Amino acid sequence: MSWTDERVELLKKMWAEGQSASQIAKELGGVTRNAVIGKVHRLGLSNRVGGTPEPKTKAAEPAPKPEARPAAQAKPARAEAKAQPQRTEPAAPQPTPARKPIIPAGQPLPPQPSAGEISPEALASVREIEKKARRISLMELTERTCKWPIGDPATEDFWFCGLAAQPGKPYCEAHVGVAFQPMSSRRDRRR
DNA sequence: CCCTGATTCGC
DNA sequence: GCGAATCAGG
Repeated sequence: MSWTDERVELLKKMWAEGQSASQIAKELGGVTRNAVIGKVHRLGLSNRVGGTPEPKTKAAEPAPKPEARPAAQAKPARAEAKAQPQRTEPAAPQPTPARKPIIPAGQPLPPQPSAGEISPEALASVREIEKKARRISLMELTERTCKWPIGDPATEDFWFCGLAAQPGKPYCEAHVGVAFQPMSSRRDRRR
């Protein structure tokens, strides 16, 4: 496939939205993430808004390439610093230094089990699992990490399970078990 | 191991 | 210009 106008448009759009190269590639189809990254660079929109928060590495370019372009002084200026797109933030009263562009967000997360609704066995197993959870952060979630939330989102005691998720499922095996319980299992154990 | 973007370089 | 291979990092 080639970089038609439309495809480049979508690329720009998604890249601006903060989508990863692989996601963009998947969306476009017919290209790999490498192709996307390559194109992004060629388009000169490599650095995403905000400057270079990442210390990155290799700041120096020891590559001694004294290639003196004799004929015609090409355009040395390329990726000029044009980092001021600045999205018009409606208002950010809250001192939110760390902004989250957009979260891939897959399936909606189920509500945390409000104790008493699920079987004691399941509850017990979840607690067990939570002790083994990788405690990954939001950014570390991928399509194959368990997205089971643990803790209170409003506090620091919040993280995601992060264990290997079942292919096609948003959670690890254990959490899939407690997340998708047939209603038959919530048999009223009233007494 | 999964993933990320960055760079290089033959085509 | 393109993008696979490779690199460097998380």
